Amino acid sequence: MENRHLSNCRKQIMEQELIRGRDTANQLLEVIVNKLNINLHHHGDLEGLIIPLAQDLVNKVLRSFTNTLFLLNTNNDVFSDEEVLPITIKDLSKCPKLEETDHEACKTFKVQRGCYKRKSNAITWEKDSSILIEDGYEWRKYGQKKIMNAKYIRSYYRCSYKNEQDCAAMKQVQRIQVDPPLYRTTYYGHHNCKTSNLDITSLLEPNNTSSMFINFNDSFQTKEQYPSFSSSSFSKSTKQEPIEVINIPYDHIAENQLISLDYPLSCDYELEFDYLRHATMLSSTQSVEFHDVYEPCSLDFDSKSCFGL
DNA sequence: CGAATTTGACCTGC
DNA sequence: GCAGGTCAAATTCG
Repeated sequence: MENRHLSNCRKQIMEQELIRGRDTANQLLEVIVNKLNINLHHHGDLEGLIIPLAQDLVNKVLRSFTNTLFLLNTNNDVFSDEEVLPITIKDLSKCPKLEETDHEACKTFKVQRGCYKRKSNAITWEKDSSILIEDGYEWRKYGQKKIMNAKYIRSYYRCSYKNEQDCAAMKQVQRIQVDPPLYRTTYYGHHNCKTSNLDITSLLEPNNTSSMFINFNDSFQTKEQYPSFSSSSFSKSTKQEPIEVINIPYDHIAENQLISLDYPLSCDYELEFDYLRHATMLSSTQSVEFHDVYEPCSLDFDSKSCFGL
């Protein structure tokens, strides 16, 4: 009875998170589209207003995804006291606001002076991908280890803001396969830091040639594959992190949620992509993919005709 | 030269 | 006792 109530509540929270993520993504799209419209017709500089707003919206989208993924990967409805959770949702019946409740639980990971304490096995979530996941946070590598019966070493990362903001988020990355490359990223804890390295300036900057794309697929590219690639926008990311992308795994996106046909897509877009292989724009029923575009290029297209409207 | 990464030693939990 | 996780000095990078 109680468990059923908690399940319903979890479902409700996940639904709210997804809706919030969708709405925020739509707001972001509107900001970007309006920015493009403005650039097409005016030359005024509104970036001082638009960029902080867009950055905030991107952070909210990422947070929604993270919260939902956490709930998806936590099967238990009732949490033991020993279990270290990134979010205090023992009392799910109260349906707490996820983003406001994670700080204390994360402190469980805190290393005490003189004798460090190992974290418990409370995996927040785990993800296999063809390259390392760029998740919008800054990570600092603090160790690596050869693991028994594993072919490749495991790398240990903690949030770059561990000391500054007492953020206890950590992740482990282990290569599990070479061909095709496959990495397993395991996240522990939850970010309570306020800072994200996600800099969407390059996305909003019409003449910016830095490479950044929003990837809705699971096929990522590594920096090594494009050695001439460079970007200053993400210079604070860990050196071992791959190409600077917003990787939003396709399987984590519900249909109909990113771009609805109600959006003002009638304008002509001028998009610039560097080393873009896959740029997928989702409509409610269709997608457009650009494959194997290796050179920096400018794509001039009418979105309606692209979508067959 | 400061910041980030590497690496070997040390510590903890099983 | 061992495997895995963390620390911190050394090294590398930008």
